[in-house]
Amino acid sequence: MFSNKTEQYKAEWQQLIQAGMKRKYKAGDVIYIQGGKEAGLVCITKGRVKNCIYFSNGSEKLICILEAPSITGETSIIDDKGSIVSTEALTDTEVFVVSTSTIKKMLEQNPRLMMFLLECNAEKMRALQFQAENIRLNTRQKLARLLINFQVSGVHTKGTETNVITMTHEQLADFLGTTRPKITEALNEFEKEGYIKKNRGSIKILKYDGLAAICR
DNA sequence: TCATTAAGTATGC
DNA sequence: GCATACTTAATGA
Repeated sequence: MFSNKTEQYKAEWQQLIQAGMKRKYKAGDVIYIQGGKEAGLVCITKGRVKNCIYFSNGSEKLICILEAPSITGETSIIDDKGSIVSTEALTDTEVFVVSTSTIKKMLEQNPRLMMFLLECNAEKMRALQFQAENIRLNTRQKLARLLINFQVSGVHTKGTETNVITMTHEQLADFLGTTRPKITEALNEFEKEGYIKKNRGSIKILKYDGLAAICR
């Protein structure tokens, strides 16, 4: 995912880190809040982060999960409006924040850096598109679809195994707009049918075609 | 071994 | 039938 991009755009990635201000966060810390304008470009160098929208009733919609190396906050750089999501550290996290004015000057001088930002943004657009397609499905189908396609649906983890998704039931519930017991129930069914293997905090996918049949 | 957090389950709206 | 709250289990300090 983004790790490929930072590989491809190695020089640009270094440039961003050098221009940024180092900050550290503990798991659960809020890095920036939805609507804020002062965030700048956040370059995640260590750890794992979630982007989400909070509702007044306390529930939340998870938009994506990002794992270092990755960037977030690029949308408000582009249009000068408030950030569209809140970003919160899921693990201990290290970031380099490049201020909006600095990143804008850098972008004017470096088309490759611009492309890097656009590519990251495009990837997130595709993830949102993928999530939008879920709207007509029930929880069981949404979950099956997410498990098969989690890499392109907003869960940008660089896990060594491509068939292991490291998310809790609660995170999956926030992602799909349902509640944790519903996810537990559906996952138990999937496991019983032999499609997945559950572990605390992660899920291993065993039969892709079985899951694919559910959401067809 | 204890504290923290994820997962499982029961109950009440 | 679903969400909340309570219980149990697992993990890491």
